[in-house]
Amino acid sequence: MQGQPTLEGTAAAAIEDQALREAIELLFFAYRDFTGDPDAVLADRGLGRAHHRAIHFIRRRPGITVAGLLDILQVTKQSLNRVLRQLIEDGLVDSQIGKQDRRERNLTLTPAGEALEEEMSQLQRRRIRAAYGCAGPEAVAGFRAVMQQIINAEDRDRVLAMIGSSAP
Amino acid sequence: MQGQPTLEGTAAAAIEDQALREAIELLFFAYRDFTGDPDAVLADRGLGRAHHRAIHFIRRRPGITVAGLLDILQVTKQSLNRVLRQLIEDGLVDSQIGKQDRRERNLTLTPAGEALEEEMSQLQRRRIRAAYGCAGPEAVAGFRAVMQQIINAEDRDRVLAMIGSSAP
DNA sequence: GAGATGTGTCAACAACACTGACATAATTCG
DNA sequence: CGAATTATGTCAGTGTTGTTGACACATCTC
Repeated sequence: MQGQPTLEGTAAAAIEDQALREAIELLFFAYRDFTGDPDAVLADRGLGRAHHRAIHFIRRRPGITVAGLLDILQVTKQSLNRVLRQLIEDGLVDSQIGKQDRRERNLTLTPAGEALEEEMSQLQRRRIRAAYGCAGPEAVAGFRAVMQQIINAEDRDRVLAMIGSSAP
Repeated sequence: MQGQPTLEGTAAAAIEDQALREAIELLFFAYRDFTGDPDAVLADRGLGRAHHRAIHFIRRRPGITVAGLLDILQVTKQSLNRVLRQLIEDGLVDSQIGKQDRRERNLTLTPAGEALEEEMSQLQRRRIRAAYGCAGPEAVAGFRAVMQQIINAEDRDRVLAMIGSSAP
């Protein structure tokens, strides 16, 4: 379980380095192929990955505010606003004035938006399902544990909270 | 290891769906934070992520040809060429005419390029090392298994071959 | 010598990010 | 109430990174 601390010299360090660089490449290739899935669907509608990201998180957090989405996506409001405007114009996203705080905008998907989200995420879910099924439940647990640790500590809790429930 | 095929109805499907969407978000957040690390280093030099990717793979496959790099990065040669030109001008990458086939260009990092690669990848390796250490060896094995399965089947062998050795 | 291949380059364009500045409406607070 | 703050939207300009299409050049292969 725990490695012997007898080898801490150059040889062990080189082996560890190789393993760490392997992880870097796994992340690169997995993300490259994973994000490649929905591109065809998006291109047909003149949308890009930025739209997909917005649609995904609006679906997962219906009623999320613009500020909340900004916090997740970590882009500027000008950049997000361009995307949202297009999605609203295309009838995929609905923007409602907040009931408690009328300055806020609560974002939800329209039926058309949900249909598009379903179509796109289906490809990604299929990929994950196949990978999960092939690797087995124990591997999935390990995958989740490592991925969670890769995420910034200050964001980890928020991410996990969002993942585990649909309540705000 | 293998799931019982007794539950294939809506409830089980919904649970599975939730788990798969969780994986989608783990990939999004992990990649977002993982790629955020080197950005500060890059910005100081007027370089971007495209330069980082090129530098990374040239480091891992010294002597790689332009075509080989195109195959990995899956961008157009015009796009890659802009990046390579800049890296060569900045004295970070060396381009040598091939010895067997003089049409090819063998790319390597200069000492300055290696230093920059080291500086950037150190941040990413530190992140992975912490995650690996925190999650434990079994989790790491599971992480690797799932990540490999997420990668496109036709690329998987090539990726694994590259990962395991530095020989062409 | 003819054709295929590997590389480099020019031009035009699009997606998506950025900064900075400003406007508007609504909330909060003194 | 009035002032400051907050949430959102928008305009203008810019930069990185990707695309397509066309062409040039050197080199290899047949």
